[in-house]
Amino acid sequence: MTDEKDTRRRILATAADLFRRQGYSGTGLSQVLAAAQVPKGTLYHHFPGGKEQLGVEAVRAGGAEIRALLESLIAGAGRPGDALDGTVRLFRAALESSDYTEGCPVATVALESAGCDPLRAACDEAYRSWTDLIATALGRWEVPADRHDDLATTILATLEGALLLARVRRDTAPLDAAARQLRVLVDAAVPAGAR
Amino acid sequence: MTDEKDTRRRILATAADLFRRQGYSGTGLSQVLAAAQVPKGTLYHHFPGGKEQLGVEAVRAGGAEIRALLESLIAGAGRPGDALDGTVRLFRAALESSDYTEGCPVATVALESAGCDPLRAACDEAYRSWTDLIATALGRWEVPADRHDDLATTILATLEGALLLARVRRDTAPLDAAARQLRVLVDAAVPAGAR
DNA sequence: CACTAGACCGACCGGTCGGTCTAGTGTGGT
DNA sequence: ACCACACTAGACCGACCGGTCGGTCTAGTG
Repeated sequence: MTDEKDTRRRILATAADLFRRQGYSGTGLSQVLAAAQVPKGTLYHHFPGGKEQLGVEAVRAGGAEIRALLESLIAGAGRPGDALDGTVRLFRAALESSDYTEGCPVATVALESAGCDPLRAACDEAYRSWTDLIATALGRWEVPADRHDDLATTILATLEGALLLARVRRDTAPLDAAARQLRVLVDAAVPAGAR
Repeated sequence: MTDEKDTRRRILATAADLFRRQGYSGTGLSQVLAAAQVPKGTLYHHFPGGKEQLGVEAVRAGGAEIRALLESLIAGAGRPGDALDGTVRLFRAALESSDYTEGCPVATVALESAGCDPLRAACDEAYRSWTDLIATALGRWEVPADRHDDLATTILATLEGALLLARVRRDTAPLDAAARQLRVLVDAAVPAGAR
């Protein structure tokens, strides 16, 4: 009974983890199978679409995970800077505890997604949902409406870039530096009364 | 005489282009060879280190190319915003003319570089050189010294993230949005007298 | 107890991977 | 004329790729 849908879930979680760290092309199905302790045939029972379906669902799962994380951080934050700090703290912990292999669960796949449109679309969808979430939150914090989209996009872009730099450098310094400057930018956009 | 070192150069240029668009794992040596019109033996004559050497040199070449580009843009710019605009304009053109496959020549490889340290180190080196260049330029524009590193890192991170978002979205809007917000951030750091 | 549906299994497929090896080929030095 | 050598060339290798296949096992049903 524990294996009812557990096998499928385990395959997906393992694949998502490996894709996040090694990329889509860089991860073989046999590696996923070995790590999840699942034979080949079982994979194709649960994911008839093969590797591509696995990739799309892994990106969707990663997207949903981060979205939930952002939602709770935003809900619990009194000011934009608090939500920003919370986000950075979590990613910093992920980087450090994984020897700088776990960054954004979407970015690695995203940059390889040229030539496979379903994969690209899944990444796009994830990024859009995060951007929308951030833009809405900025509205709550009384940031002028004409800057919601620009600022939300910039916040996401800066964090994504900082995660990339931090991974390559094996140091969270770029993430911290970016967070400090983002805070300057965001605070300046919040009316003094709402700060 | 045209083929003196031309073959090697052609292999490297082809590989760099394919790595940039499809990633390291996603690009097979046979694809490089076919695109460069070069047989296999020739590749291993010029690159005895195999695919890894090709990857490292491709990243270095991409790093040098962008560094040269930044240098000339910075030298020709009166204010920080001008250099920023020039950079964004070039990347926007690259994205649009390549159907959104040509972004940063380092980023795609960088995110796959976990598990291959020479590759990771080459990416790190490229990013460091760009950051140093930007930080030095900020000094010329009289940005306070204690913000050089943070700002330079943030500018690079934001551009990298924006390029990623633009590729996935197949739209330059994220790049433009990020550029506008970066300009706000940078202009605010330049003393009014120097602006 | 016969039957069925679907989860699960792993041998096997053609193709491609990165990499090696040997056989030319053209050119410059002597 | 000769050789040495940098270079070109592609046949070839074992390993591994993503994917398919026929089949077993088990829980549920009439």
